[in-house]
Amino acid sequence: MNLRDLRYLLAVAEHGHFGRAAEACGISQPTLSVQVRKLEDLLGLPLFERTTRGVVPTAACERLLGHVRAAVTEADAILSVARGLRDPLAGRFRLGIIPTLAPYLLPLVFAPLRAALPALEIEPWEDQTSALLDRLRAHELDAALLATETDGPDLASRALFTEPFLAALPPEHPLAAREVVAEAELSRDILLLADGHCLRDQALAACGLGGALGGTLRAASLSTLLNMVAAGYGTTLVPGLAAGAAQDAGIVLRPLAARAGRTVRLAWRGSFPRRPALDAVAEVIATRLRGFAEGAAAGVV
Amino acid sequence: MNLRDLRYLLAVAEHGHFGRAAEACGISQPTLSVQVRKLEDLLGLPLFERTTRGVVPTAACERLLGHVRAAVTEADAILSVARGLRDPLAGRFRLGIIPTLAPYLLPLVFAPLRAALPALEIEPWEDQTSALLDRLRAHELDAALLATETDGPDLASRALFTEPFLAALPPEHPLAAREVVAEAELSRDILLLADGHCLRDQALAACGLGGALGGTLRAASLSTLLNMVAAGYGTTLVPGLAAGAAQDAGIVLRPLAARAGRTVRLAWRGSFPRRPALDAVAEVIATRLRGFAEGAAAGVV
DNA sequence: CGGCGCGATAGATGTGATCTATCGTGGCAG
DNA sequence: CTGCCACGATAGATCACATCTATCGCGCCG
Repeated sequence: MNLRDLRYLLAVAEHGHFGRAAEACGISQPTLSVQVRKLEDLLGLPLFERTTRGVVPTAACERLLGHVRAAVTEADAILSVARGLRDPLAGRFRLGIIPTLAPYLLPLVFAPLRAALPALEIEPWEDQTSALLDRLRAHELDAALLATETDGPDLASRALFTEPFLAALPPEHPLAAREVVAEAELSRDILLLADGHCLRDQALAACGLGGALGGTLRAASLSTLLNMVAAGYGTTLVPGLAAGAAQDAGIVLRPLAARAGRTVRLAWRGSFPRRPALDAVAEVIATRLRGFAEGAAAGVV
Repeated sequence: MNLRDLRYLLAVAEHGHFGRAAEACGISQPTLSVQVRKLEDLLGLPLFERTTRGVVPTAACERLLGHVRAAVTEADAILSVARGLRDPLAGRFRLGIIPTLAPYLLPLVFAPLRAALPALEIEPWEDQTSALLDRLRAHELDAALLATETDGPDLASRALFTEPFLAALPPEHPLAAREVVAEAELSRDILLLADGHCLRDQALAACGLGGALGGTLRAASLSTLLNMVAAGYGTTLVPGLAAGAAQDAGIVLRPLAARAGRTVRLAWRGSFPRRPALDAVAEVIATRLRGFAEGAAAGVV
């Protein structure tokens, strides 16, 4: 059974006249006659009583018309709803963000994203890199903001901006007197995040530390870590976007000699079909953060 | 858009795998790929995200699936309901009957019709011949029981049985003493039905009367007419099936010399599609009334 | 690094929807 | 009452398209 034939049936029932119904359907009268006849054969019952003056729906046809209208209406609804869903820059967009980025990046880009992509309903999801990648591969996220390269050929990514790391020091710390701090100098009393945070590994690498050094503290969040530093328990590396929060906590920030930093990327499944949404989101964020690296590396905030 | 393609869509969404979905649909995998692709082109949005491990419905697809299922369900409902309506010996059957036949024939044939055609819901409609023919032509009746030939090539009919007319006499009437009454002898004091009743014209014809003779009485119903005869106001012709009612009213019945009578026919539109129902109804009535004419003509009841 | 599984693509094929032309018939008007 | 008109059915040609088999491209996994 074909939706087209059902539309023909409705037209004939409505007009009571094969010729006019055919015209309404944009087909010839013989075609309509044949198709209606086939539908009658398929259903196993006569749908119309033919006379020379026109046609009248049979009682059986009347009983079927409700379902026929319902089917055609649903089909039209599919087209209609699809038209509304067609815009790739509209609809839900589930965006993963790592915890060391979310609290500092989201406030910056939320307004520009809303302005540039008003129909895109961005749903942020905060988690560590590996969890975000799992969710991305499980189609539970549409994209993710990461500070690492992506592995595997199923994922693609695009660099959005680079943020420099800064030395975070208690005000009374000896290094706080310097204009610039060398990365390796921090390694003596550096405090780190818990396992799983990419920032932990990046900080270790920047300072030339390989193993499980850096004390026993495993801060669950960057916010906690900053409070520990402010309280004088040690030093750390903070990403540039968190500079404001660090200063608010009473921490002294200094640029790093080797200008260590990290590049924030938008990652997605290569097969994700709403490519325009990816490009648009990436573009908005990159534009908002353009020139951020220089400013942050130079003088803090 | 095609219902077939919608079923394909549902299969792919359900299996998450083109190969297995194709198998479930009884088609090859390439065919399924092509058709789903066409549907995506038609709707203007991607429905599945393809990977090497299988496919996952997009968010837009999920939003559409409800309507798709509804459309397919309605289409199945059409087939299902049609299957139930397929039996031509089931459903409403609107049967017109002339007033001089209905009260006497219906009680005889109702039980046999119910027994032979239990699924046929017969709706009797009592009116005069011309009104029945109008309703028949207007598709407001499916068939009609008449005592006349049908005119026009759009109508067809079949004779069911013949009922003889009987002379209806008050007990004290001179003719009541006879064994047999000649039709013409009734013309002196014959009472007739109102215009429009075919029995009126047939009685006039049987008695050899052409014009508007037979007194000024125009009885609205045969029942009234019989009561008038019983009260001694005159004579009349009654159709055989009404013999019992006439005798109950205290009327004397006598066979007619020329054996005048009328043939009861089932009439229908030639284009009426439920031919088997017509044949079945006609057959039941004809069988029930088989041999009736002889008995009635011979000795009354 | 080679085989395997999955979806996409290409080209051939057959069904079926559609068209134009024509027929048969009942209704209607001169 | 008879010829014309309107309407649906039918026939045959044509073209679109659904479907098939064969094959490709590509991740994945041992």
